[in-house]
Amino acid sequence: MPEARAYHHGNLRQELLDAAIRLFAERGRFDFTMRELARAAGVTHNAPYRHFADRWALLDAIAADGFSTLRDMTERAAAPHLDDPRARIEHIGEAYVRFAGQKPEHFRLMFTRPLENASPELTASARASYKVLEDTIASAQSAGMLRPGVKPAEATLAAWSLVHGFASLVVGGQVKTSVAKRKALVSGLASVFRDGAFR
Amino acid sequence: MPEARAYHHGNLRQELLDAAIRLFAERGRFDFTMRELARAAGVTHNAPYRHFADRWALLDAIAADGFSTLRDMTERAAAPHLDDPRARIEHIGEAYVRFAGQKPEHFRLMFTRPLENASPELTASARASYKVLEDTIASAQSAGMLRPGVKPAEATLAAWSLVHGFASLVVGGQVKTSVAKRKALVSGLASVFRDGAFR
DNA sequence: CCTCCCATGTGGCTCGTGTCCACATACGTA
DNA sequence: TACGTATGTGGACACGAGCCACATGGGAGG
Repeated sequence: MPEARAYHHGNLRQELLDAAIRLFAERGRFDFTMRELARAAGVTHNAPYRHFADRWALLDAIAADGFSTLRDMTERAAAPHLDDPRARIEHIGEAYVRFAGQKPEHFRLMFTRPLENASPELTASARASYKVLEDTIASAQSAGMLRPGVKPAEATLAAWSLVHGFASLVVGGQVKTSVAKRKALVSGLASVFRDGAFR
Repeated sequence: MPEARAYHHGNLRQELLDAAIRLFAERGRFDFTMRELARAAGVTHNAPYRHFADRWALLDAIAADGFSTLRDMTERAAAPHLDDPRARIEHIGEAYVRFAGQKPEHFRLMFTRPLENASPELTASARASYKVLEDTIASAQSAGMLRPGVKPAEATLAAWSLVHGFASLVVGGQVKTSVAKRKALVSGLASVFRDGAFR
């Protein structure tokens, strides 16, 4: 906490990102202005542009942070269960949903814009957390654990869709859940994924 | 197709909505201004405000249209299969994904903002297409088709998450698919949902 | 058919924002 | 210690949002 900053801020970039997320969380909308962020950080209206070309570049940076965090969380969740694909899947899903719950603003920014407009490294980072899932399914496949007729790519897509859909619905407010119950819900989803809903 | 309109436009509201969607589709971003829409419709900068309080109200109206269309499409898809829950589920999912593919701008607007900020009738409309799915699972349940231990609410949530997640990923560009292949993919997802991915 | 009302569209104003400019400051480096 | 560059400042200008009073004409009731 710097006392009365002199000329150079020192951490303006991060502070702008934080302010943007805070304002977004307060309003539920991305309708802040760059000048507003500048005032929040106590700098002149032009200072933010030294760090971000425009509003959209700032939003991209938030999304990039999000992808990086998501990847960390899913990898960390999967790591302790190297030899158990069933458990891996459940823990990855749980981490994915936990991320969405903890950083809903990041999550929304990450997936609300089409990826085509995004920078390459953002795209790459986005694919990374998908890969954790892909590898898990692949190892289940080679262990002969998949149901005959189910292709790995199909199963991966299903798992990703399932967990991403649930996370989206939670973040979007379509599904209302206490944080405490989410783990159990994800567990139920994982069970449907593995064994099906029909007899 | 009116020749050189005189004073009253006649269909300004709809034309503004269309223009907004068109601009969104062109740019991949909601960064148009109200004045821009006014110019596109050939009216003065203030005319749009007779129909929408602000930019966000206009976006809400697009979302509302989307929910109404989605509901129509899913209900229409489910109708011919009253007595076959397995088929119903697959057709509902296919309709959901088809909607997302045909009206990606609507889809994004519908689900990118938290529902809390939305009007009550928007929320109601949002729940309607969920209900089609819920009823289907319920009928499967009473026909004894669900796997023992799977609760209907759980299965409904799984189905919804699955299809919504897939649709989101397609719209977001995370999953790249030709329209032609989508039906087969949804069919694969439905099969995982019913019978599971693991043996 | 006439009249009046009110939904819809116009034109003008102020204020805030984005974007450009030249300039100021201080941090790292040699 | 001195220089170059990254970072922040301050001002100018054009444009959009949001408000105002006013204009127009479609439609309902007589």
